[in-house]
Amino acid sequence: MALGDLERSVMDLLWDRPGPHTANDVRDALTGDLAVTTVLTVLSRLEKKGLVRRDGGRRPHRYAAASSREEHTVGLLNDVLGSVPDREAVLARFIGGIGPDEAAAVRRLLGS
Amino acid sequence: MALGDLERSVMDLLWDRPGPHTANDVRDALTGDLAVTTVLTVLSRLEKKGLVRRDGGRRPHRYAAASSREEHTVGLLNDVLGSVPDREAVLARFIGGIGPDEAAAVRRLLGS
DNA sequence: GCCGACTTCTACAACGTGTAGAAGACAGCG
DNA sequence: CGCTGTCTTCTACACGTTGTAGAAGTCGGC
Repeated sequence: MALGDLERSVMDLLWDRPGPHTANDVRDALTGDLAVTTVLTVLSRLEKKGLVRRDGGRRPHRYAAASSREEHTVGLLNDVLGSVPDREAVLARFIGGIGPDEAAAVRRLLGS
Repeated sequence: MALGDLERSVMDLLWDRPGPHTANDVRDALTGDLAVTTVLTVLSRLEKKGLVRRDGGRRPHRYAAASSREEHTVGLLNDVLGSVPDREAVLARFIGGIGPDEAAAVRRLLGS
């Protein structure tokens, strides 16, 4: 499920500053002048998508990202790769297109 | 720009059987019973998105994928990776999650 | 010049997203 | 114990994208 612009801004915020935030925190941190209800709607939708977890214990509810930006992004990568019949063919072309430093990094990671 | 289900089916078709196709070809090859105009609308939209090229020379216009499935998918991968501040962190986690055979393939590609 | 095939135009419903008001719930103060 | 202000939920709507296709226009061959 793809994210809209505002949804992405909110996720970026939650990822950049971890730790639970109230809806008001989020609204204040966002550029632009949004209503709190707007932010709450977006947070609810993100929660339904499983990207955000809500602590509804004490009264100003707290929201936090459900998984790290890296985990989420890897999920997206695998979604993309899952849509093709030949993952390796795509990986081949991808690897062929990355810069030398990144290639070195990948080699190091495969490393041992 | 994300593709809908029908758009994806059409692209899969064009990728699986290369060579130009008429709208009727495409409709016949698709499962389900669609109107030709439906297929034409989708092909037009895909053309506007740059995914399909049309040869309007002779009268039954011919349609073909503008780029290979691999190229297109690599583009998607880079879009995803372009949305995060630290590509390498994501690559690290991605590499960490792939199976041994795929790891071997990647190593081979990075090759000696 | 007419007919049938092919294309373009126009349309609309469903869904996702951005945006927010209105109404409801709840805690603390007086 | 009720009021008030804050916080949440409900409801709503506009706009863009996608699936779907009829109606109208165009063009080549007979």
